[in-house]
Amino acid sequence: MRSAIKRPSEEDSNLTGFQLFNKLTKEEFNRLNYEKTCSLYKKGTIIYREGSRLTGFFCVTRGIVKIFKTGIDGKEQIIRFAKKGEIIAYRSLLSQELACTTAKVIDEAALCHVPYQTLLFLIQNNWQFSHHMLQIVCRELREANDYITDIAQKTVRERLAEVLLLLKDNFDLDNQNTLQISLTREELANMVGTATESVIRLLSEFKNDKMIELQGRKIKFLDIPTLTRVANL
Amino acid sequence: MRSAIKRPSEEDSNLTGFQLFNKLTKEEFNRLNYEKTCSLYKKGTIIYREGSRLTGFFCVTRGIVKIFKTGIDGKEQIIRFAKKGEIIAYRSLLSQELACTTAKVIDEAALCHVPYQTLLFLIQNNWQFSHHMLQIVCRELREANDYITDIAQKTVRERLAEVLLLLKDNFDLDNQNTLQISLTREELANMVGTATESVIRLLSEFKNDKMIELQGRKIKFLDIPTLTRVANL
DNA sequence: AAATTAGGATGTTATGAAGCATATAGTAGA
DNA sequence: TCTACTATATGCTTCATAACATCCTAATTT
Repeated sequence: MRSAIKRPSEEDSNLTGFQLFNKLTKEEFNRLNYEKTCSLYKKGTIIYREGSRLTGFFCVTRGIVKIFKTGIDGKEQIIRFAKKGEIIAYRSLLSQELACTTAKVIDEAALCHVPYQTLLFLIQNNWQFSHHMLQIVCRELREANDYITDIAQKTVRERLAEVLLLLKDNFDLDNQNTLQISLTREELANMVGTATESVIRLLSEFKNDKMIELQGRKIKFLDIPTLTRVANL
Repeated sequence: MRSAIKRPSEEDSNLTGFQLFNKLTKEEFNRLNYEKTCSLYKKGTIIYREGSRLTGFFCVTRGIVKIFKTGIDGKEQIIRFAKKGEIIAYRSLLSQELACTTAKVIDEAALCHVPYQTLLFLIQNNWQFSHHMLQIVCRELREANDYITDIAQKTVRERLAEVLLLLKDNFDLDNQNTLQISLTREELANMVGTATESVIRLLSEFKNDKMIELQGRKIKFLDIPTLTRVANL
């Protein structure tokens, strides 16, 4: 399951960039570093599966991980993507439930596994850590609530435009305004909550309307104001 | 805005039933009780509004509060209901954001307001409180994620059946299997994310298929297994 | 009792989006 | 390079559901 490849680099093991940990004492941070385990995962690897019991959470230090739920007849619903600086699997761990999502690597990734015991130690010893963690979950909850409203009230067209803008804000653009995350049409459909064909059709429309430009999976933004208007934001 | 009526009873001010507080020391609990403020609110009262700055969170000791977001052209999306023993407004407070939902009383309610300072004091002094709070948010986040998947993948028919079962599990039934929460068809529609007419039609269908019985807003469950099958659970 | 209002019910129509079929283009493997 | 496979594209058809238009019912007010 956990097909680690090569050895993680120094940078892959470095957790100093995580705001979550920036209020830890030197001792706490050392303990965290001692107890964590870092590995590399190639594209397609499943980090954990829906229904499994988790032994800790993961800090993403490189690459992109797709978090999704499996719905009716295996259709994926993408909940979010996690990139460098973000943590995954903490929700199920904290609520002491089985994993309710699956995490799959979509861009060669490096992850540090932090055991449950370490998490508990930090919660018990550093209120600022708990507080920070609370803020992270609360923000994610707001995003989830926002998305429920969108998906319940907006058209597929509006939601697709919104998802594109969301990707733009969360992932880098190159100097040509091209999205640096590569998703299949199906994955876009699984974010928006629609059929693959609908995404293909609407992307073509957006292209015809000069809002975006398409080259395979590369999406280049041409007219963000119009796209924003289409998204009904 | 905060139209309090009468004086809250002894029971309305009693927070001992809240699991969230059951690991507090005697001193902490006393401080909580000293700093909280309880009031009664009649049906229709807005407790807080989307976009407002919150000064604390609320513990519901009686009645039912509807939490919703306002979407396109004022259409409500109901996020959840809070009843006795549950807390509201904590999400925005913890993430230090403006309220992203509105809370409205739908069944005469009693609420205790706990100031932000008190919340912060508890987080700083009692890790078990923080831990408990983390679990509450994490559970709500799972429910939100589940709902995103449902709303994205299920039909309106399936979702309505599911919502009815959800209400059954979260609110009392009388000895006749009748739901003790009274919602308008529009409110049901705003939970399911559909049009009021669709809810009316589907409820009639469910009635014809002998799954439920309707008398005004009262919903009586006749055949839960079938309803569960319809919900695709 | 008349008047007002909000909620509920129902028929009709319009349409967004899914589903299916098929064609083409990339991409990876042997 | 051939092969196989997966992803993308596009037309056509079907269907669930939204939107609109009334009409009805019950509760509340005057």
